[in-house]
Amino acid sequence: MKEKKKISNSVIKRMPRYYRYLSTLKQMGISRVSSKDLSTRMGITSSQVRQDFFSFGGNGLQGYGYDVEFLHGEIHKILGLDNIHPVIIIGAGSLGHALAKHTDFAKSGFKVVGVFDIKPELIGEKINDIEIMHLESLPEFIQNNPVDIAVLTVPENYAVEVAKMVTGLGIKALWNFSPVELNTPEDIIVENIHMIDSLIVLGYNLNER
Amino acid sequence: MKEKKKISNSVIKRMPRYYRYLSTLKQMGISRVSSKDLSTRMGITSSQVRQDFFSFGGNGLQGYGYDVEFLHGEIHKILGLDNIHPVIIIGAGSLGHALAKHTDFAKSGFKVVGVFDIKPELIGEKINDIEIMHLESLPEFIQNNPVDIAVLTVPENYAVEVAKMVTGLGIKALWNFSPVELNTPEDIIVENIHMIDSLIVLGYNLNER
DNA sequence: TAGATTGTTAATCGATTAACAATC
DNA sequence: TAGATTGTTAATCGATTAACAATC
Repeated sequence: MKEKKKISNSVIKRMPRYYRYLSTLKQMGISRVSSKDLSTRMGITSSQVRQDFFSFGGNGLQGYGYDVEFLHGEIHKILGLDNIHPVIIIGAGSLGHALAKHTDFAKSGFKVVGVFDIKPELIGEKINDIEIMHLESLPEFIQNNPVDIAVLTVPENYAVEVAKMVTGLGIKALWNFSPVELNTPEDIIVENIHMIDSLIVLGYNLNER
Repeated sequence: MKEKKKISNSVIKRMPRYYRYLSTLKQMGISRVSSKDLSTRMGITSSQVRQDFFSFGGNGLQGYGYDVEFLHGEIHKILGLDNIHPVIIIGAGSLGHALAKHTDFAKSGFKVVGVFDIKPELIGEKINDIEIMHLESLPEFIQNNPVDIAVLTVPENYAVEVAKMVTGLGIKALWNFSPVELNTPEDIIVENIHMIDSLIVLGYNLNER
């Protein structure tokens, strides 16, 4: 993958949004779109749209715009949405349950293959055909099943410890829902969903209004 | 609130993280901290920490560092964490349930006062003493109860419509969990938790590794 | 005092926006 | 053709980092 020119992180972070909107257009049977159009719907400038697409060769046509189908396909490729990533969820509380039930992730290639917890009363329960297993059986599970991503929906005071455990077992990517900094080694990829942070910023903006 | 000098958005977004870490330090009985210290734990530069604190008067002491208690208090004030924000949740699916059950939000001043859905079988059910009400009763509810923030955990195809409805009822802030752009009027404050976007970026980084 | 560490300015870097020639 | 809209460079803006005098 290294030979590709690097797309900047800020652009990558906008990609899923572009992708979502292009999916809608595709569904509506719309075949072309201008940077102007995209920009107003997404609340950014058309300059930025063009700059973004230019960074990976969006193949626009002067006087015409961009081909929805092509652009959609390009972003699909860039984001690697064809890849299937086996995912485990650690922590089968209500949030863990909600994520396990959420079938939409599978549409983007993220397939939940296991749910783990330590509470005896949860073990054996099934969520969407996936059995909740004891965290102790995780090492064995990983030996028999490839796992790309661990979702951390454990209580905050366990998060660091569990992160250490799963990265120790070879998992390279964490999707962390606990409101803590994981401080993982460099080669571990982490994405945080710090819900409370987002809510606090919302509250701040509301206060400042 | 306008007389205060504006703190940049990027700084504000880092605030909850600072705050969390300072809370930990406080709990551990640590009374001072240097920008160096904070920076290594948070994976940023010490220059940035100083710059950030300088922007709101962190009151550091040369040769000493920052007073944990003071800094904690300042950020608490800036973020307005003393304010109580009444919150309603719209959409009592598994995610709505999970958020309603999550008592930690209350610790930061966000108090869930109502949960709404349209599914008959859910109406009347209680989550943490909060009864699920029919969405039709929302207008009446809002007349009798102040509501600052609406959490949108409705299915994606309802999100825009529901957003329109609640902002029409006077709610000024939306915490949106649906993977759509809401395109709300200027004066409506929106924070998105686009989970799938985050997961896709995680997948991208994993592919690029 | 000497060492540590901030406050604060300046330099750098990167991202966004503007502009317009190219061209469909 | 004339109008639209991109590709692409340049300008601007803002955020991050570096530097170091001030000072505890």
